[in-house]
Amino acid sequence: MTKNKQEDILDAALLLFATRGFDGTTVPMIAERAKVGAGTIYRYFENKESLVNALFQKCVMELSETIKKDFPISNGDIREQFRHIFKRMFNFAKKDINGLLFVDSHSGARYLNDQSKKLFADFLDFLRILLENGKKQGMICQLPSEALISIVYGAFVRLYKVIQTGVLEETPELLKGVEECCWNAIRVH
Amino acid sequence: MTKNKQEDILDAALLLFATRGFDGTTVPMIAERAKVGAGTIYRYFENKESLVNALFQKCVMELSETIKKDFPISNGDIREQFRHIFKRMFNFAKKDINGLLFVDSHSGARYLNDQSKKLFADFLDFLRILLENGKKQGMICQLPSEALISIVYGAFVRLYKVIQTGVLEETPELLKGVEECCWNAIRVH
Amino acid sequence: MTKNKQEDILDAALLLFATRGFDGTTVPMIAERAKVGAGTIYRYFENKESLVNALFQKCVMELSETIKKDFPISNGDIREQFRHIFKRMFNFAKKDINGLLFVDSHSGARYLNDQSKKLFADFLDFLRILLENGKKQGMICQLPSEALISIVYGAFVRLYKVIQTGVLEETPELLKGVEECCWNAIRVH
Amino acid sequence: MTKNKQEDILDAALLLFATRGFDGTTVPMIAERAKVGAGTIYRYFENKESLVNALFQKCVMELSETIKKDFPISNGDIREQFRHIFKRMFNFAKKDINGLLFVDSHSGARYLNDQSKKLFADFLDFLRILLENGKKQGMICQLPSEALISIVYGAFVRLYKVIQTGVLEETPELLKGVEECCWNAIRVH
DNA sequence: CATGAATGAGACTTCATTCAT
DNA sequence: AATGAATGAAGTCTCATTCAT
Repeated sequence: MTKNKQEDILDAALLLFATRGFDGTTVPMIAERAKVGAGTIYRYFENKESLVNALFQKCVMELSETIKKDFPISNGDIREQFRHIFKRMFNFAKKDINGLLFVDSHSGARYLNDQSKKLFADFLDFLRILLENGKKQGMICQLPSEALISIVYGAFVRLYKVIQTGVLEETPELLKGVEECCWNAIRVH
Repeated sequence: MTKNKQEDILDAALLLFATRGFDGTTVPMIAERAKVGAGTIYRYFENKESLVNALFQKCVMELSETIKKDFPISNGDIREQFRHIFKRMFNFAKKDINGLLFVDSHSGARYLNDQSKKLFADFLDFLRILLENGKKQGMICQLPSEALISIVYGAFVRLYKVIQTGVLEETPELLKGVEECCWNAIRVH
Repeated sequence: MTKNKQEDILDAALLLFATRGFDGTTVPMIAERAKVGAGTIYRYFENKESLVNALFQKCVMELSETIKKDFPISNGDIREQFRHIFKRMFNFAKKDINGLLFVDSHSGARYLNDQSKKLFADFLDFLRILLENGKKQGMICQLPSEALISIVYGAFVRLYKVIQTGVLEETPELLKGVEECCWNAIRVH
Repeated sequence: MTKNKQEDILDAALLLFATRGFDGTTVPMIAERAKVGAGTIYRYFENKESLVNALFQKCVMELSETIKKDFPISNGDIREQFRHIFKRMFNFAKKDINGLLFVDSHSGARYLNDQSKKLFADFLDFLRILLENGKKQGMICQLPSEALISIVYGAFVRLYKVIQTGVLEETPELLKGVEECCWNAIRVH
């Protein structure tokens, strides 16, 4: 027996939404993978949209917490902060690659509710503030923070999409190299 | 009157697939936007999958041609080649933002046929060969080319996703800055 | 605390069946209103059809008993008998309006079993015999008893449907007037 | 081939709603009886509720027109008017017994929209005004018109319910007798 | 006994696809 | 060649019923 059905449903939905997308995933598919009856899903979630929103919020919160835990905010060394974020992102991706890809591919979706959108916006805000700080310190290049986030976040997610396909192997060297590349992308030269 | 119905259908499908995804787009939606009868779509495409594949191939070819046209291959100056690619990508994105986003969001989809996959792989190969060259010249950092492509391509597409939402404005300064960032990401320091 | 669960279930079902009909009422609805678990209903009734039949029979028997109690059968004065029936019907309607409406709206339903049908037919038979008697006495007009019953019963039930909606107020004068109308409808002139 | 599909659907729905009720009738049932695909119903009606409302309005309008056509309004002879109404009601019942029973059994239903309710209320209003007139003339007994309508309409509909079951045969004598009974019910004595 | 979580059959509805016009 | 009415398979969701607790 597994922990509980709600978790099973969320796990199954995560894998399917990440790989097939929301519209490409049917409720019976989720039920089958979660090993529950189709009707059971509706005991835990009002409808399919509720489910995707609950899942999205869960993933964003986990991602956010993963990064914020023990965040080196005090000293304000931007390089160290960047390294921290990347390390945690790697951890998150290793532990929950589907969570990462799901959040990425669904972050602008039309069926997300306001709460979901807000939660994701807050997450981006956290990153933005860091970058603003770094720009003030003269460490980060003077482009709009949204652009800088796009560059780093986009690069990171795409890398894991490729890793996921098996074309690329995730090794410590690779990750270290990528971290450096991304840092080089946004730092002042 | 517009050019011809096949074009109208492809245009309508492109916009819808780019914004709602393949599974979130219905054939009647496409027909309505293309201002043709639903049945007409089946005179030009065998089915919905045929349509998405035709469209994908069209977009990838246009993207590929956009980049390859007048490509500075002779001298082999990697920096100039990189600048060329970026410039053309910017042009492509400006002219056909939906084409860019569609290709990106559908490039690993389960309903793409072998030809579609091959065409996209060829496009990536072209980029890979350039990077391999650059690495040999000692200009590009020694990471797997797949990783480097992910970084640059991922950064680029994500930037345009954000521009598309209106959060960020596309200005010459921004584009120039981003180009530099991406170059800094992958060059040897 | 209420009397007992079976009663609670029957009460809840009566209200719901009377207002929403059998097919428009779900078992969970009944359970919620009866303040019991949905499963509990199945300890007292084999299934939803059993429940509606039990309830129908209960209501018909109560209606029948209400009328038959102290029925002035001996003297055979048809006018007095008619007055008796109407008075008791008024009482029944006042005490259990839902019982009246439920029986009326479900009396020909496809899910009633033979026992339910028989019980209701017996009730109508009782009325028919009275009318036959009255016709022999030359007091009641010479139409088929089924027609006469339809007229009086139909008029009566419809009146209470309207009262139920609040359009009409139930006053002694109204009831007396209606009784007279119904008597005038079927008596010989 | 039959006239057209929308008519076929309405006809099938009428029979089924009249005999099984709205909640006891499934859309596939209607489709089968109308000899159309289930999806076809949704080309003509937005959903099941739209269908029942369209049908209700159609039936009420037909009933209303049947009565109002050539209505002897000028002379104001209430007895003649009453006879006219009954005659037309008989005609309507003969031509479209299901229409009559459907309207009756669904006239207070929770899924009727405002337009449906209004149309039915207007129909009752027409009858009410006639009775008010008759009361002023001293021909009709002094009870609330709503009560008088209930008596006559209730009697009438119930009669046809019984005729429908086959227990009673519809003969000119019966109808004439019933008309007289109903008139006696509400006239001044 | 009583419960309510769990289920799957079946409800309503959508949509890719066909075909007569 | 073009259409859009028609279809039925399949999607989302509900609910009568069961059963472990």
